[in-house]
Amino acid sequence: MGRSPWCDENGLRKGPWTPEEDKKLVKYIQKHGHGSWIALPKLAGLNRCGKSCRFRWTNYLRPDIKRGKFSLEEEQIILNLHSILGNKWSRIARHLPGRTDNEIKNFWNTQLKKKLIEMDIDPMTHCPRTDVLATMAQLIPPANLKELMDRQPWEEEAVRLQEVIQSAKFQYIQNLVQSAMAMAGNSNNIADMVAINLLSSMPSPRGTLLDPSQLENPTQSSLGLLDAQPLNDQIPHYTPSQDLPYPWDFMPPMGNEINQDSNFTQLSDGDYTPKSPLPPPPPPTLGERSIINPADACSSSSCDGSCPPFWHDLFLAS
DNA sequence: AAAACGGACAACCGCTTCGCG
DNA sequence: TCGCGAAGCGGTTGTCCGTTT
Repeated sequence: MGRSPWCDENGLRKGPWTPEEDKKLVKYIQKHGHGSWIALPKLAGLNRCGKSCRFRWTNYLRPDIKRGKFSLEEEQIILNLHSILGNKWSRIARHLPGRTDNEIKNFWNTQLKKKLIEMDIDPMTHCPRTDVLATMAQLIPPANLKELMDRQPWEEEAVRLQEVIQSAKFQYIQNLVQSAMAMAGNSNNIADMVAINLLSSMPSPRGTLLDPSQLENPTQSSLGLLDAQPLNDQIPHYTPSQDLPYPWDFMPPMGNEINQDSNFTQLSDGDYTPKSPLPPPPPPTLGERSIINPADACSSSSCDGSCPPFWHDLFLAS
């Protein structure tokens, strides 16, 4: 690996920009606009590739760039949007005037992520981290693991293992829901929000997709939360031998495209900006986050981004 | 004082998406 | 509908600089 030399094979400059290059670029764009980035360097008299020019302009030279430390409010926005959108830096940046996707990405990677990890919060799911490996060890008897290891072919066993993991995750979510209910005590709202988000990220207990019209305006009843039976009784108890109706990473189509409820403001580009840190964001769409392998399953725990970032205020207060 | 280390950030690479002929 | 070029985007890396030993 390693960084490329400061000139590529065509003799184009790479690496840090000089003040002279900056001046040339700014002068040209102020006069002509950027037009085609590919053509720009030649027209502006720069020995750079168009990509490099675009990058320099959008992330550094643009006049509306806000530099300096991120405010608490900006942190809050990033946290909320990241819990909804995941690593969609450019989309997050659209909601932070003067900030670039690169800047936000760096801020996240160098500061926010670390903060979350220090607080035992999974930066990918925004959920409190738990020792999933330990959970797995309890759920998968050692004998079964050995059997899995001994068998061939590996492809088949990989599929089998995924089923085991799916089951483990399901049981783990059940525990989470129950914990949330217990923690919330009489405060059913919080428990319901947790439950709604967890349930909406799961396959329907009846093995059918939730009606999209219900998802657009999810209510407790539409999600089956007002039925007579207790919540935890509605969650099917899958075992590894049972057929799972859908792969675990399947999400009902209720990601960012749907107007979740009145607490989210639909923006022109289809994004949603929470009006307040609560309630929780909708789960990510399938394309934005999916669990493909056991390693992912571990790193993302069982929340799949559907947990409410109710800890955000706490986090920012710390 | 100097070397080692680590954090922050600028910049690049390569994949994906979009728009147009 | 398809192919191609341009632009967008996210992940990764290199360098600078402050801090620690």
